[in-house]
This record gives sequence, structure tokens and C-alpha cells, in this order.
Amino acid sequence: MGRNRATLADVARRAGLSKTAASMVLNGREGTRLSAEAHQRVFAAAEELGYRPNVAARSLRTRKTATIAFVSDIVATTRFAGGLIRGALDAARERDHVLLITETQGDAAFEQYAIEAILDRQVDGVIYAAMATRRLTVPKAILNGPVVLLNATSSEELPSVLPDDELAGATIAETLLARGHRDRIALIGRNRPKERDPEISLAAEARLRGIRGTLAAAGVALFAEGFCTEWLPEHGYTATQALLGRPDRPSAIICMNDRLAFGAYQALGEAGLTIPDDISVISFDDDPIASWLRPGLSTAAIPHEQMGRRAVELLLDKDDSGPALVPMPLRRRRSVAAPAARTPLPRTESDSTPRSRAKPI
Amino acid sequence: MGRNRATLADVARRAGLSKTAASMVLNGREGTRLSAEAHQRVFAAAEELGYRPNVAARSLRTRKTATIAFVSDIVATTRFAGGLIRGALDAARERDHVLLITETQGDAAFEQYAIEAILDRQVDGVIYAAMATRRLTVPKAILNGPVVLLNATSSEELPSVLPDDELAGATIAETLLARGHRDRIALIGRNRPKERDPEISLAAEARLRGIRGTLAAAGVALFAEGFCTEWLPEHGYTATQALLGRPDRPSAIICMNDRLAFGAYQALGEAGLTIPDDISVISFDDDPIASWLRPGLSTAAIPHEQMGRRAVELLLDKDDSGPALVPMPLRRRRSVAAPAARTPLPRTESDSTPRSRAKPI
DNA sequence: CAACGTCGCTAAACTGATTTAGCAGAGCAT
DNA sequence: ATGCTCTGCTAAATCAGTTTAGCGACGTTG
Repeated sequence: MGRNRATLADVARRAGLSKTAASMVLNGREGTRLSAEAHQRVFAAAEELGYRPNVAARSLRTRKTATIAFVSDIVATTRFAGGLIRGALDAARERDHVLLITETQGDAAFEQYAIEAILDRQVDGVIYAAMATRRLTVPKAILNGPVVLLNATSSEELPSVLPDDELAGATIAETLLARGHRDRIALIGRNRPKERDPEISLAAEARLRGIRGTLAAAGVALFAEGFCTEWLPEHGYTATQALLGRPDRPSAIICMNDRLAFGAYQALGEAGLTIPDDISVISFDDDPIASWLRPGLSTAAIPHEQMGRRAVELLLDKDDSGPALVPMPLRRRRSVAAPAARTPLPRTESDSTPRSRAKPI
Repeated sequence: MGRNRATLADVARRAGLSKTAASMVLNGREGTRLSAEAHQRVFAAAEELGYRPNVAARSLRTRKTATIAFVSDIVATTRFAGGLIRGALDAARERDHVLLITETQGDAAFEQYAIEAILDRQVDGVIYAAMATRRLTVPKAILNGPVVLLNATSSEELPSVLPDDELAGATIAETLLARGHRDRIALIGRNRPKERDPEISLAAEARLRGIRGTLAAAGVALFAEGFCTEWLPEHGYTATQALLGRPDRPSAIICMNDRLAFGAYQALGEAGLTIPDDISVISFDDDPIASWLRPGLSTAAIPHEQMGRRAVELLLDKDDSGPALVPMPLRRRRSVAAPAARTPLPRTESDSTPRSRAKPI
């Protein structure tokens, strides 16, 4: 791997100058008094030899490696990681940096290993990422250098990039209100630990706050709230079934994430209800399934790529201390419609009777 | 990042020995005649100072970095990447190596950048990964060092790790045969380019070969084959609808991947058919949705984690030239059952009539 | 008793860059 | 003629390790 590469000494020799001169020219140092001709000769020589500096040698001297560490709990191996890494990768490349990826898997020994590996390699900075938006504790060992938290916050006042879940909640509530939903908006995915413990999730509480705040501003309260022990399809399924067992039916269901929404689709389908004609569904995340469902699920996307990008920007662009709350764009698909024109009308037989052919999913 | 770390010179001084001695002891060099006592003193000193070698300095001299590059087309940012990276990460850690991740996005300029970054950093080896199992061309620049292909092959005779799609196809066919399916096994996901062009996919052809071979050995041929332009849910959906429009109905559907299967579930659900009572469904990949579907989808899992692991083993374990075809375990869920007892019986009315409540999904 | 071998260890070179300190020569003023 | 500044450039130190070559003391052998 990389034998016989031209060294700086080779370039200098060919240009008929010293290593010092070559180094200064190639690094574009200001204030050197090297002649224009010397510049030309060095550039030409470097070009001809295909010179590329040896990173190890350079960083030995400068303590810079043009490498940033991407440390995560388990994010690197989940589908959520994709965008995060891609965004970071792109932004890093634009700044001529490279990404070293490690995973702690929430294991102290692994974390220790990851940190040592990082320190040994003198990375220029660390992106510390969490799979679920949450508060975490950053190991002290990496606090000597620049650190940016991704999808997480900590008590250390570190720069941190987060999705704007509260705004997304508001947007979702507004979307339903705008379509005419008011008194029969249900929500599934309430979950005490997620809402209360910031070490588990910051998203749940923020989403809820956004939803409630907006509804309240319109003088509306949630029609029903379904609790779920986890945010998985099966829980969305049972929560939705419970919802449908009530005497009155919601006109719209807000799901705390797309996997719950998937479960809701399943339950609605089995109940013979059509989305969005009978019930609208809207959600958070923009998981790939959201576009695979029939009808497509409207959902506030977690802007993974932007977030990864932003993390690198905050880490590397020294004067950048811009906003780190990244907006979550609403992907409008077909799962939201106006409520069936019956809120003011008496309910008819057929409304509560499952149709013979289930449409959704 | 990493100021005031103890250096080898510090350790040597504290042990009252030379840098040479310290270096040799810490690297466990055989054949040095350093006394047992000298060994002890060095180890003690290193321990007390919390000494960790500077990787840049070491690799400057040795040209080894304990870093391996994970280069992919777009694999690093898809859900398929997770396991691949995790497996590689784990195996790398066990061997005290670290992963540098880059992505070419299929773009020549990006690939060039990635290669230079890798060469500049003198990585010890390269894992070149593809998102879809396929044949590709490895840039010559990295052929100077060790390279392992992951989920890909090339014409260069490089070691390459692949899932055993043909065996998986055979397993799936066997599973259906064992349940009693014979003459009404349909398949969806035929796709000429995928099957014919190894630069697009190696999986399609291998899976098909496995399925056909096994069925043929049992004296059976596929009952119907549905073509799809892509392997996405919508294509599975239409292919399944087409299948259901035929005069006779299949007893089982093999889907070339889980996303197609998801589309099949949707179509079957809408048609009022129950999985697996009316029709069994089986598939490839073990995408997360496979376990979210109702009933759970039986599918041959792509062993991402094993594959990533295997790639690192082949790269780093010099004497390892073991098999690089990784078996795809069948995840048995509830989507496969014996065919409805009607193959030998005359068909009844109800068999072709959708039920009033759709169960699947 | 000199030559030789082994033992236990070290000085110094080396890797490939950056950076500090400073030198030779030209031009100018005194 | 001397001193000064400025210009254009370079020698050598430095970063933190690994590796080569070899040194002094001691014991053995002919």
C-alpha cells in the first residue's frame, strides 16, 4: 500500500530548492519571500511526481490528522445511521477530512477501546452520536479536543445537533387542523419513560409539546391518547385496536413514529377502514416504509443527512455557531385528508361497519 | 486532543533504560537479550505513565497504521450497511484495528478522492463493498495492498465475501416442498437485467438457480413467474395482483426480496386473502419489515454481520483463505403453511371469493 | 594470556513532514 | 568604507516511534 511515493525531498530536489522552500510553497504559506519562479518550479515538480504528502509524517509534526472520529452508541449500524453518516461523510470530504467510525454499543469496555483508538490516532475532533435523540454523558477523555454531539445533548454545554421535534409536532398538528380535523384527533405512542427520561429520549416529549401547544392554541385537546410500551409496529397495532374499540371513532391518528403508524395501518386494514377516507394517519421519522405503505404515509422526516452535515460544520468551521436545531420537513403523502363529513352529522350504520374489502396498507 | 501524553522516551527514562530497550520490550520482540528485570521495569513504567504509543510516529516508520479502509459505492448509507459495518467493526476491534469509512457514491471524482485519502493515510488494507451483490471493477491504485471485496466480485481474482444466494434459493424451495407445496409455487421478481448483468446483481441469478434446481430435482417447475422492473413494494404489489388475476391461484409465492413480499402482502390483503392459510409467502433478505408484517414473513436472511466480519478476517488473518460464501439462514416465521387442502379436490366457490375481512399484513 | 563468544544493553540513524533560526548577497544611507 | 535593511533562500531541529549496528564486560577456550 503506497510504496515508492514521491516525498517532499524528491519534489525539492527536482525543483532545485530546499525541503523548506517546497514545504512552504505547497502549504501556501503567506509571508515567505520565495520568488514567483520558485513557486512555479515547486508546483511543477509536485505535479510531475504526483506528490502527495504523507499524512503520518505531517501529523506527527503538526498534531493534525484531517481525520474526525464518528463515535456512536449503536447508531452506526442501524438504518437511522445511514443519513447521519452520509451527511457527515459529505461535509467531511468537502473539508478534506475523513471519518473514523467506531461504536460503543453502550458497552463501557468498548467505549474505552474506542476512545483509546481515537486518542492514539490524534483525531482532530469527535462527533459523538446517539441512535435515539437523548441526553448522554460524554467520556471525559475526549473533552480535551473539539466534540460535537449528534442527536444528543449532555450536561457539558457542548455544541449539539438535534432535530426540531417540537416544531415538527406543531407542523403535524397544524396540518391536521388545516384539513379540518378538530375534536377527534387521537395520538398513539404515549410512553412515560420516553417522555420523562431525557436519557432515553428527548424526542417524545418535544413532539408531544409541539402537538399539544398547537392544538391548544386552536382551542382543541387530543381526543384520545394511546400508550405504548415501545414504538414498534405491534404496539401501534394494539393501540389502534384499542382506539377503535371506543364508542366514538377518531378522524385522525397521530403516531409518534412510523413504525407505530405501520401497526396502525395494519389494525385499520383489518378493521376494514380506509386511509385517509375513514381515518387520516400522520407520523414522525420518514422511515423507508412510510413511502412503501398504501397510501403513502405523511410524516415529518428526521433530517439525518442535514444533521450529519451540520455536526461536521460545527466541528470544523471554527466561526460557525449557528443553529443546531435542524428542521424536520413534512413529507406530504396520501394518508391525510379532510375528515369524513360527519362530525356535525348523525352517525350512520355503515360508518361503524367494516367494509368488505380492506384498502389500506 | 491528546496533549501531554507520555512518550516512549518518558517510559524509558522512568525505567532507567534506553528507548530501544523500552520499544523492544513493549513490542514483545523475541530474541532480544533484555533481562527479566528490565522487562518488569518497562512494563511498570508504561503502566504508571499510562503510556500509549503515538500511532502517527509508529506508522511513519513501520508503514502500518492499524487502520483499514471500508470503501463502498453507497452501502455505507443504506440500511443494508448496518450489519456489514457492525461485523467489520467488531472483527477489526478484536484485531486492534480501526475502520476508516468512505463512500464513492458511484461517482468517479469521489472515488478518486476516497482512494487518495486512503493512500495518503497508508491504511493496512481495503474492504471494497457494494450495496447490491454484484461484479465490479476495482481501481488499480489500491491493488498494491491487500483488498477484500465485500458483497462483490471482480475480474481480478481478489478474495471476496458473498452471501450464498443459490443455497438460500434451494432452502426456500425445499421449505415449500417440505410443507407440501408442489405444482402451484409462483415466483415474483424476475428481472432480466438483474439476472443477466453481473454488474447489476449476482443475487438474482443465483437465487433463481437455487430455486429452480431444487424444484427440478423434485420434478416440479414454477407455476408462474412475475416480472418486476424493480424490487420495490409497488412492483411486488402489481406482480401479485397480476398473479391473482389468473384463472388458477398459486399456493405459495416466492418473492425475490422482502420489499416485493411487502407489496405482495398488500395485494393479498386487498384481495381478502389470508397468509398463510390461503397463500404462503416466502422471501429473501430479512429486511426489518419482515418481522413487522402480520404474519411475520419467513425469509432467508442476508448475513450482513457475518459478511462484514468475514471480510476483515480475510483481510487481516494472513493464513485464512477459508470459504467466503456465507450461508443465509432462513428465518422461519408464520407466513408459510401447508397449502389449503384443495389441490387434489375440486375447487369450491368460496376459494376464489375474497373474504370480508382481510387478515394479512 | 590472547582470542573469541555471549550477554545485556545503547547510540544513532531513520521515517517524512513542519518550523525555527539564520545566512549570503544586494541595495542604500551615512 | 561601514553599517543597515531587505530579499530569497536553507540548515538543522523537531515530532515519537522503530531498527541497525555495535559496545563494554564477562566467561570460556586454546
